[in-house]
Amino acid sequence: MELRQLRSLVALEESGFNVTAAAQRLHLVQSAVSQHLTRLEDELGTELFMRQGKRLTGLTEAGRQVLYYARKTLADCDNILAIGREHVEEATGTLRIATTHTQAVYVLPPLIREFRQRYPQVKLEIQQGTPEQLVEMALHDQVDFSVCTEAVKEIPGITAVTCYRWNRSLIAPLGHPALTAKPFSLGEICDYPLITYVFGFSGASQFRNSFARLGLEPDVVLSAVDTDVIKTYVREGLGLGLIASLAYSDTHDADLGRRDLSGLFPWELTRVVYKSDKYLRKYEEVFIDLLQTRIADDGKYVEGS
Amino acid sequence: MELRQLRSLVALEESGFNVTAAAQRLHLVQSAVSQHLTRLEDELGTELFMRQGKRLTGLTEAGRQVLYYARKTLADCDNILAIGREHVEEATGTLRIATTHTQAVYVLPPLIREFRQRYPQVKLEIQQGTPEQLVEMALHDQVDFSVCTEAVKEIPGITAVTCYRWNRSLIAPLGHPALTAKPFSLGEICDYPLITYVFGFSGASQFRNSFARLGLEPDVVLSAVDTDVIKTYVREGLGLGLIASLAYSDTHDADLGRRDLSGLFPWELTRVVYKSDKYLRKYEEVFIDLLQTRIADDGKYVEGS
DNA sequence: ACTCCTTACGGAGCACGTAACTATA
DNA sequence: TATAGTTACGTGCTCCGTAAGGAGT
Repeated sequence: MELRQLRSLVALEESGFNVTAAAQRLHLVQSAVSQHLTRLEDELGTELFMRQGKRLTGLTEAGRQVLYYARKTLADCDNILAIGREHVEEATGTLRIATTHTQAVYVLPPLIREFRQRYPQVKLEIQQGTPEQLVEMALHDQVDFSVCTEAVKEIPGITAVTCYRWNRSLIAPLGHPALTAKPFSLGEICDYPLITYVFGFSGASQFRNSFARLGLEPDVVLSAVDTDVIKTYVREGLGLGLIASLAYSDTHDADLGRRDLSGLFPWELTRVVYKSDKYLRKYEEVFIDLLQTRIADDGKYVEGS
Repeated sequence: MELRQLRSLVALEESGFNVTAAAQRLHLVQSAVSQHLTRLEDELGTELFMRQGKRLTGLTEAGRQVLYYARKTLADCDNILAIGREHVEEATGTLRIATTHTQAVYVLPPLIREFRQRYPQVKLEIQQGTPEQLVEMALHDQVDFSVCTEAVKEIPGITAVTCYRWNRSLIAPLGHPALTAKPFSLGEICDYPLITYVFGFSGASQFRNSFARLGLEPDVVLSAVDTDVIKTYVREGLGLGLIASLAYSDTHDADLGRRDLSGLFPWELTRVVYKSDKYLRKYEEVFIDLLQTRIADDGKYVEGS
């Protein structure tokens, strides 16, 4: 059995069982990939693919099982190559992160500044996606790790390390009564039209639960995936904004008042997730360490020790 | 990077860094293995081996890391081949089990009889070892799984499934007062010289703890790894035997009396352990299922449903 | 007619074995 | 001197690419 054959198998599946496309992905000609696949089938002695005539249409049960282990095998080979790179030049490479818009814009910048000072030779790639996509990207080796705000279920094969916690703030145009009214509780919030994150983003499910537990139903007139959209419509006067505190900027959002609501909602946890069997390069560990040590409860950057 | 190179790396380590021996293990000549290793080093761009002149003496840090992932890679390749075999001929192959003497002699026979009826084409290999060795054998792919009586610590990468529980009995020559005396407790047991398992075997640590918790110190005059040795010396009149109940045979041990002690000691758990990422063939699952369903609390075989 | 996969064939490269050389104990 | 590892070199295999042949849509 050869690694090439496994690579062709994986590429085939990722190309929708189009051998030609798989070959292109691998920078080979079709016939080469075709040979890999038939050789693999021959060697295992069993059909891996469903066929309609000559066309491949999907995997058999055996094929699915083999694919699973083929992915694992190739991932470990990648890990070995990463070890090589790590020991050749510890401080060069590419760091690929996936996260949500809000994290990318409001949390990562100072961390990345510090990281780049320490590792000027490491290139950075920041992908964005929904919380579900973030986990998928980490699982499929499209990124080195993902920074997830939504609580990640325990997924086998995925390691999740908690980095920092955060809570919510209310934002409104300056002078809005909700900014100063006392007492203030979830009940009062429901008196106003609200703008917050769409379901699935930034702990929106915990958010809903907080109200539901008290039998309240918030009047969310608009929801968005990223904080900038929320702010925009708060400025328009469409309603109160409920955002992650860390997404409020003293300088850029001076025209908006902010009221901390940490007492009203449970704390949310931001986690870094990556495949459990992934080899972590030094600079990857350093970046995760920054995520764990540099973010205060209010989302502010804390100078390094 | 090629699988051959990884195989050579693993073989080298398992041969005590003797390239010649590694080559023999792989049915290759030295020079081939030598090339694999240098190629691997070249490709990774870093030294994997400690050297004294030309001789290899050990691994560098990078080498250790690479070895770890090389083992994983090769294990997954083996899994792929196993999937092939499974789908070619579901009912043929080899089942390699490791366990202790007592399990092999007193528990497995009826299971193996039933298993062989169902899978007459599957060859069986039973290895023996100390509880520590059993886990090692499963980890190093020397066996498909191990049947462990000693409580297995949670080891990452190892899956342990509980199969059955067992407890202890006292054995003594017929007519011995300890067989019938009432009341009977750990205290009374300490009045007699005892013969039982050596530390590390068959829950010996729990055994010690049971006494220690009451401030008692049993007078163990002889300890052995397997039950047959214990029985032999009980027959000699050297002392009372404390054995796993499942190791007492009504037919062969009719000259010895038995007294159940389940009330005096905690129940021990017998577990099957195997590498978490191991692909389980159908007949392997069947065997584990037999272990889980066919053994009663007294160690007797329960007819299939 | 077009796309897609397989099979046949040829060349280039490489992996393994033999063997000579070098270094360690 | 015996043992162990590296390097050099030749052979045979195999892997990839070109190209022709079926098979499906």
